[in-house]
Amino acid sequence: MTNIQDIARLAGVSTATVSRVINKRGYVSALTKQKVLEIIKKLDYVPNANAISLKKGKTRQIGIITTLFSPIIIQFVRTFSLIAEKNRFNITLFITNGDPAKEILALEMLRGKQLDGIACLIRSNTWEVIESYTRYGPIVTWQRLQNEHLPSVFMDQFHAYQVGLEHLYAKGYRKILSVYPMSQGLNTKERIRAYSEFAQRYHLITDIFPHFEDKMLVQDGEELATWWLSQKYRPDAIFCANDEVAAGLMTSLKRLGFSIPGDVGILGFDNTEVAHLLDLTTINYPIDQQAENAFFILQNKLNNTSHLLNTLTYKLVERKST
Amino acid sequence: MTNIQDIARLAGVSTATVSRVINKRGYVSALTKQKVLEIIKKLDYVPNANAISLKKGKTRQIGIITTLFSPIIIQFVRTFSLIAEKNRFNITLFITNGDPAKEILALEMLRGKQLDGIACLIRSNTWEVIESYTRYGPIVTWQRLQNEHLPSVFMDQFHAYQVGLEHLYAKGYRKILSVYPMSQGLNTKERIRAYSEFAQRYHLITDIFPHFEDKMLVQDGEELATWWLSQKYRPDAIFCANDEVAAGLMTSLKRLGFSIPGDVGILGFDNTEVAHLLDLTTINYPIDQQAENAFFILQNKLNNTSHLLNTLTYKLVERKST
DNA sequence: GCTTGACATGTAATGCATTACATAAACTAC
DNA sequence: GTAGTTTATGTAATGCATTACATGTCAAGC
Repeated sequence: MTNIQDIARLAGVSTATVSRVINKRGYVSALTKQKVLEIIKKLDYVPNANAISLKKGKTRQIGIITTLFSPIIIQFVRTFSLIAEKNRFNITLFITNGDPAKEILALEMLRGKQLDGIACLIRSNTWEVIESYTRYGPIVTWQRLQNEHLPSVFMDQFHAYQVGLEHLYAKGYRKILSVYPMSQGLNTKERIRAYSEFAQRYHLITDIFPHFEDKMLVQDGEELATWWLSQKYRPDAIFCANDEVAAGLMTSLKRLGFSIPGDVGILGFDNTEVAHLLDLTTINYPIDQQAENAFFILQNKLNNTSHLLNTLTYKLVERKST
Repeated sequence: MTNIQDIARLAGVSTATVSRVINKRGYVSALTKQKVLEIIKKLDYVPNANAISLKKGKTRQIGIITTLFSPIIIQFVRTFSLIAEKNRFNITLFITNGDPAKEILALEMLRGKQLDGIACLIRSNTWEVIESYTRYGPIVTWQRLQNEHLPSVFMDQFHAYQVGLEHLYAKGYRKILSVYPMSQGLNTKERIRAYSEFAQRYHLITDIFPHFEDKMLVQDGEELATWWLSQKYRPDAIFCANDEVAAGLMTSLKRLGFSIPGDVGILGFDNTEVAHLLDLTTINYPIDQQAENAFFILQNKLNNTSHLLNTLTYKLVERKST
């Protein structure tokens, strides 16, 4: 392979000059520049990226620890990649699928200087373990409360859930079933808190319906429809963990001949594509802004800049299911 | 940062010995080994990945040029990542979204030795341009016919489409509408060929219905439902470009009160999750096997091995929509 | 005529790990 | 006791680009 030495020799200059030409830094005469570029072209030369990374101690490579599981997380990856590429960073993808060892492998690459930073969307190890890697490079997380050492683009869903519940109340629903996502997630905790606060405020009874957690898939929604059908005393509105659950529930009930929102109101969460498609009322989750913020946080730490973050707001998107 | 020299100095040995300990190669006495490992642990040392890559001329990094657009392509990425990680390769993701410049950037990284190989799932540049990069490292493609220099895991869909059509014929359908994906794709061409061969064989008239191409989304299926409804002379079966189109079509028609397959038979393609969910008859697309093959092809070229490829077969998956 | 600054280019150290080759001790075998 | 083998470790070149520092030319300004 041709290297910078070859170019320097053939152009009759030093490697420093070649480097100056390539990186457009410092003084180079027009004539020299032209000659160097000519030789570069003739020999089809490209600088070896590994040598540059070694010298600079930077790779312009950012890792994403994730799954490619739910639409919302895929959208995060998409937007994050887009903004990273715009800033000349590449993305290394770690689909860990809950394997702690794979996650460690990714974190070790930060230690081994193969990554400049990491966006950790899901995790299998404890936060303490992940936090311990922050001394090797910036790590930004999702789905976690703000923390001094481990920044996060997480957003408290307490208020968003209140907005949703208020909307249902305003529409006249009083027998509201709330369905929650991951049982151990912070989201679930905050949503439960919002619900009980809401129930208390309006003097609603909360324990008439079973407690549904870990509902995140279309299929979960379909099962929910079966449950709903089997009940004598039915909720008049269901606040679903996300749009996928809402979609499964909605299409199943419609298939059975029920009308939405006539027979039961359905409220989604996230505002993913399926909500648009099915005309589902939902809460917009500002995932693109979060993905951008995640990148900005890494970039700020990397360059010691302070690019302003997007302000995040949840917004009710009223469509036709409530 | 501590490097191998520091370890060597503190352990009172040469860097060669430290390297031997780390890589478990060559002879090292038990005592020396223990001492070196001790120092490594004490100083929290990890080898610099960039130095290794520079020396070896390999990065164990494979690029995927893709979108994260359709379920089938996401599944490819998922499976490919899985098998790559199992073989200690990392994935660099290039979401090019049809931008030729971004694609070139990825290909240039192969040239700059930052990638050991590339899986090109979609492309924006001509095949010639992509092929010209094969001299810098192995590239495997999707959606292309086999070619000497540019291997592909593409699979001729002519036969698969025949199987689908035969199935519809056997079920008694005679007025079959065929809906095609990307207008310029090879798939579309082969499917059209299969359809006209089929029509000729059974003496069916082919030009009663309009020619639908570029139909790939749920929304396309929904629009198809509107079209179907508006027709006096309707097809009795629709062979959709993929499961997403079929899903959109099917749910729309059911919503309008039609029964599937009572009023119209629907046949999907790909056998993605939505087909399972909606009980859609479809053709299984062996995407996981293709993803594995893509990796095996790269690996074989990289190591000069000849890992056997999966044999690929399409299979009709009969469910309840035909 | 001398100083100063802009322009141009080169020298050589640096980042870090790998490995071919060399050296040498210890052991085996006849 | 000598030749051959196994074990153990070191030396130094190698992969490649960057950059601080040094050197030198030329023109402008007083």
